[in-house]
Amino acid sequence: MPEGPSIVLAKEATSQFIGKKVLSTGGNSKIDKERVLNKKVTDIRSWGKHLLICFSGFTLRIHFMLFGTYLVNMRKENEARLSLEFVNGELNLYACSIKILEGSVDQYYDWSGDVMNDAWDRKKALAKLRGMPETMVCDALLDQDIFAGVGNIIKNEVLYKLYIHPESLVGRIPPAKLRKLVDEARDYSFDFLRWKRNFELKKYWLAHTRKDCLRCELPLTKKYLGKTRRRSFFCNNCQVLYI
DNA sequence: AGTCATGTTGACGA
DNA sequence: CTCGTCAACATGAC
Repeated sequence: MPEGPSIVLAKEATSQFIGKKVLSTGGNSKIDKERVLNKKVTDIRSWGKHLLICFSGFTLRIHFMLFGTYLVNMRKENEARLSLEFVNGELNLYACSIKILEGSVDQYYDWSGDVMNDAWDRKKALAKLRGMPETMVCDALLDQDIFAGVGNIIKNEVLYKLYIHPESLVGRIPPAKLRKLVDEARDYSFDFLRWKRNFELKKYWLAHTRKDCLRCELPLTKKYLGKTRRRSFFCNNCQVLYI
């Protein structure tokens, strides 16, 4: 569920509720549900891994974390975190973190930092990377202040595709390579979106959860790396360690 | 059946 | 104050 492209799909799946009024609410969320009652959804947007259900004057920020899911016009057995009923259907959100953002949503987000957004700015991302030369690239890719929307799968795939060892230091990666990294983080995210839309994402994984390198056929290494201690799959033979 | 994971926050101590 | 570590949350896949 959680990486940026999946949130774009969630945005698409829920767009039918834009302009519709909330007729009733339910669920075990601790937010003030009265707040949205009889209010009209003005927009549904996304930023990185956040799904944003906008109302006049405030926004519901949905973060699905690791296990969160949503259903449109369907329900699960267990109680939803938040249910919103509209005249044309219902939206059920499960196991997610929900927060109300007061005021204009624009004041909370820099849209140019979201790899899926039209406003994505590669130059800003590059500038941020240049300001953290000692950071491991596996951590930098997961930094939502630089690559909002990039998650662990995208991280592993991008590094594998570009032959970059995950423990490489950002400041040691040649400039041309670093530019490619920034662009691939976005490009791969759109590949991810297309594949996920067709329910064939896993088919295209080159490194993530795989046993052997498709290039040299040696076994891939699986290790928990960086400050983030996230699972990394990489080829010790093909991926260059810039250090 | 037990383990693990596409994620993040907050508490706590050094 | 900042850093590292750990627990917490919660569910489906294998």
